[in-house]
Amino acid sequence: MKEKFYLTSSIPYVHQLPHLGNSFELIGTDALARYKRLADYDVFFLTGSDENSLNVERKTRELNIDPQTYCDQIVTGMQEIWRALNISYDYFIRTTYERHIRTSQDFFQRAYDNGDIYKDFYKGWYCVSCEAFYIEDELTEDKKCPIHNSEPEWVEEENYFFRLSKYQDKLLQYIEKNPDFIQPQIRRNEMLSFINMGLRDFSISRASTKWGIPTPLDPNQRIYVWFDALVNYLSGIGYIDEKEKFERYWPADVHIIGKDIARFHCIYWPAMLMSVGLPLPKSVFVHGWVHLEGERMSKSRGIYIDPTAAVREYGADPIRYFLLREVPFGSDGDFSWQRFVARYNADLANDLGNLLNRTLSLAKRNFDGKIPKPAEQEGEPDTDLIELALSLPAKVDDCTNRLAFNNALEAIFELVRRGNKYIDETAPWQLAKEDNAERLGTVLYNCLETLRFIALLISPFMPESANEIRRQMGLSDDFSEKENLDSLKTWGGLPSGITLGEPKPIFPRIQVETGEKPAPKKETDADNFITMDDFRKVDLRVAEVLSAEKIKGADKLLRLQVDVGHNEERQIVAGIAEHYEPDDLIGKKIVLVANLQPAKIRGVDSYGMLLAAVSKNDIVVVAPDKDVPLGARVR
RNA sequence: GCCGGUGUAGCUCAGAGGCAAGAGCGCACGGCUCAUACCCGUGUCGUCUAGGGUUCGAGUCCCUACACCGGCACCA
Repeated sequence: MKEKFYLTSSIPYVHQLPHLGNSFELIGTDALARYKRLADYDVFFLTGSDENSLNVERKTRELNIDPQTYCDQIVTGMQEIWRALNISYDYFIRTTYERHIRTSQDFFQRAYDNGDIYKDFYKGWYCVSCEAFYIEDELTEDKKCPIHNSEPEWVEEENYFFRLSKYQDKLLQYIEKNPDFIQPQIRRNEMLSFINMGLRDFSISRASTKWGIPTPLDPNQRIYVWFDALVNYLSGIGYIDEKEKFERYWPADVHIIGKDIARFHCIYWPAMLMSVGLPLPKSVFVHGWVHLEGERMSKSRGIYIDPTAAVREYGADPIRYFLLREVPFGSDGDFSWQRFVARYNADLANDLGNLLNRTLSLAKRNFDGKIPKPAEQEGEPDTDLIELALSLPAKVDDCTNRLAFNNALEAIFELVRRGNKYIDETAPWQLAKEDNAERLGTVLYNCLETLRFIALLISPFMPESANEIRRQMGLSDDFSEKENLDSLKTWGGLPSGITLGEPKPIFPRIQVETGEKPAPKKETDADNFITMDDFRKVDLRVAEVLSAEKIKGADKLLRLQVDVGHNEERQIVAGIAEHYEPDDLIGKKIVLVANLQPAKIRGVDSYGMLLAAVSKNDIVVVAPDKDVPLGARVR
């Protein structure tokens, strides 16, 4: 029976759709999951959504929509993003699923039965954004949340508390005895010092909300969102309703999380598990942030990359490759479009793409479009290449198991470069001229076999490209089942005689004009901000329509004569003919952009434009609310 | 303020005491022409942040300083 491997990403809040920074976690987790499948593990990759937050209740009350409907929408969007990025999770757990609710309640009950949950009267400051309580001392001078600088709320209610303090020593011992439990080291140190400062019991229920999971002891109390969120790692593998599956997969081999939630996963969660008597996850891996051009990604500030847009522009694999190759998974990294293009062109287009392309074109031309049969290997170029290829899987295995994806990819691309060098050394085009078919066959076979190695090894990181390489080589693209890492133990696994596919550049070079930004067009808020000065540049004036007529040969255009006051008349062209009859406009007061650069539209001069509200299927001319003198400034 | 990390070629980074300091990108020159103006080769550039110390020998260990980053605390 296969060895199991259970890995999880965190489950993002449903507050907003993930940006590319958030996606880093799923991309890394996915790479590990795919690698483990390739290594013939029985993998279970869990992700999901965290929905029981107080914020959901607030937000949906404001928007006047049903919380569940709201969550459904966000979750759908989230799953679309994961699909675009090719995230191969095995199950998506939502914390509003019944199985999760029951699991959380069961968990709560067990902890209670073990004496680790007690009721106490709670008075304190609560920050909704943090979902956390603060003691007086922790607030800022003017009584604001130290993180969000927002007004916390005074909450006074009876809550259930979890005896975290009881586990302080046990936790400390555990982390000390298991040096790899928290990775990387820096996070481990942080957690240790946090524990050493002393752990306090924490409140795990709320009385003030109707959204969320009722505690089993008192239905008026809802389980604190963090307490139930962590339980997803159990409910997602059937703790309550698929015992066998749960037994098989628990404990998790690794929880992959962001550094902002390290404390919950490295301290609270292990203590909770100790309380109910379940084994602890084997490790928690804390990854860093991906910044954008040096700035922290933030949707609210408009500094982010929309994963879907990025994928649409460049494909999922180049994005995945860049992040995994450029950013050590445990550290913070930076996404820069300039460096993205540099990496893409150098590694993917020039090295890998071109290696495939030139190999195929040589092979196709010379061997009737089929994979040639190799003869004896000859001399250094051959043995050198083969040795490197055969040594690669172990290196990749080591790096990937340590989640050092950047090093794994670096090693793989050494082979890519070696492949290109091999072609130059052996000069197959010369061999063709010399009619040395035997040697030529061997050389090209070696190139193709190298590509088979590469395709298999990059498949966890760039699944689509791996498939495409194999398709072009005439191999089945569905190889993960039949062909795994074992097929890289010896040279020559590639069968001869297969008809090669059509060579086509898999990574077309990205041409960047000087000064042009390669970033995909995005509609961020930041892009929409203009300064007051920007706005003042626009000269808006009230004008009156004197005459209007359709422009011949144009469905949408009207020619208008307008009176802009101060004895000035102008001709403008407006694209509203589909929604207004010319006669209806005459005498109407409108708002005119008076200093717009003149233009010739359908041969008609236009000296300004009128303002109109544009919706999906209507255009409505903007008019002053009351009568004003012509030429009045609008601002 | 406390704890931790980082500081190596123009850029991104590898180098956990020992042959004359490396890779990729960039740049220059040369080669090739199968290929996505690509590939291959050669070369270019470093007071390894600064100062002190340990050692036969230090990017590599210790101390101090500076800069940047992170965690925690505190002040506002």
